[in-house]
Amino acid sequence: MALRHAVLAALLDGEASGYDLAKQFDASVANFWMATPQQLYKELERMTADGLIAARVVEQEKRPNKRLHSITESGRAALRAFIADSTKPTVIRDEMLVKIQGMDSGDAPAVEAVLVERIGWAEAKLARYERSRTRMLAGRSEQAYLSESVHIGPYLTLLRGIAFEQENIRWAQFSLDAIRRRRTAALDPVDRLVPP
Amino acid sequence: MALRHAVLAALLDGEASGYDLAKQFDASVANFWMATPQQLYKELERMTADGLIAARVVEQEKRPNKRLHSITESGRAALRAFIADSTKPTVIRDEMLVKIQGMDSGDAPAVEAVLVERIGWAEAKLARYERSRTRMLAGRSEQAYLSESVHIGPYLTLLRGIAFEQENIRWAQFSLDAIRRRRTAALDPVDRLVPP
DNA sequence: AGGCACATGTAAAAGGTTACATGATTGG
DNA sequence: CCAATCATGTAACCTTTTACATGTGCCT
Repeated sequence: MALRHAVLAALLDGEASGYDLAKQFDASVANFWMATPQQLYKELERMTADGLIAARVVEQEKRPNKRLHSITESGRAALRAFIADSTKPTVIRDEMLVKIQGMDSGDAPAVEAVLVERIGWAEAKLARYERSRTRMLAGRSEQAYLSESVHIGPYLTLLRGIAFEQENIRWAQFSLDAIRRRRTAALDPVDRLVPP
Repeated sequence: MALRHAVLAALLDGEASGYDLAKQFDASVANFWMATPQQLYKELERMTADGLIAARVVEQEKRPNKRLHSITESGRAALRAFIADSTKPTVIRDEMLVKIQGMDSGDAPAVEAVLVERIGWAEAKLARYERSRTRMLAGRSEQAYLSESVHIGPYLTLLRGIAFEQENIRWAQFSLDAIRRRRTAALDPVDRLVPP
């Protein structure tokens, strides 16, 4: 039941609709907790029932009405309790690595395509994160930001996301090179013991 | 339904019991796919029913009997199909980062403890991975291993795990320092505009 | 005309966690 | 003597994914 704590942390920034949160928790944006809109709408209802958040309806004319949620004092207390409580280990589930683990020489072309795709995704995510970082720093140095700003949490988690995607790219490039070298080596007449 | 493909990849190494696999998929060992023993026993049954793996019972005297599972030709085909199929994005769920994101100055001591704990886990995991790497290389250079050995998948995924834990340590140490500096700065009389 | 952004949901199915259950052997 | 390792499962519960459902406004 940690999705609710991720939502509470997100609401520290201010009011948000389910739709707003869905964007933040989207797989292509979130770097440490993801959730689908369906999960969020249901969880927001439960959290409202439990008094952790409060909702107000904003009527809009050219758009559907929306419910804006904000954290309550009880919600803040729940978040503090969560932070002090024991932490579960990180869950990583990466289909791509299952493919790498299980690949055979015959799978080389498919695996190369998977790695190229991964590099593309990681680069796109990294670019987004870097833009976000620039916006947060707003001209200040990292040193200055870390000592001056009130909440450094979002900046620190962003740094973790940036490091993760950089490592992704570095590793995928290395693996791609290794696999390609084997493919060309296997075909290269120079490597044959007995020339044809 | 990707657990089954992770199991198939694991069985490329040779026969394994549910218990053997449970050790490999344990949270403290696995670096890209985890599963509890309960999940595995159930999935192994289904996979046997689907003909992806075959089981044989080994009777033991001083231990409970065990069922050793091996991949079938149909299982190999399923794994190849999985590798060629589209890949789902990586799922990361890290409670610790939720805590970092949602922390307030009052949570500093708890957050520091969480970071210290994480560094300890990451170091333990890293040590295990490094030992595993040494064993795999068996004296050869990485270059030599990558061009000579038949299956490089497990080595490449291991490298990803090593990089992940190294990044974990580096980032956690950085964050810990940042948080501690703020704490001491807040208490340090030198920083006061008006000395007491 | 077609697609994306906004905005909210329901329902069924699949997947994952936690608690319970058993019992011998080995090592410190 | 206590803890860990070996070895397998059942059952209840909770979480997550996927498919379905609706409708307006804006931009190209």
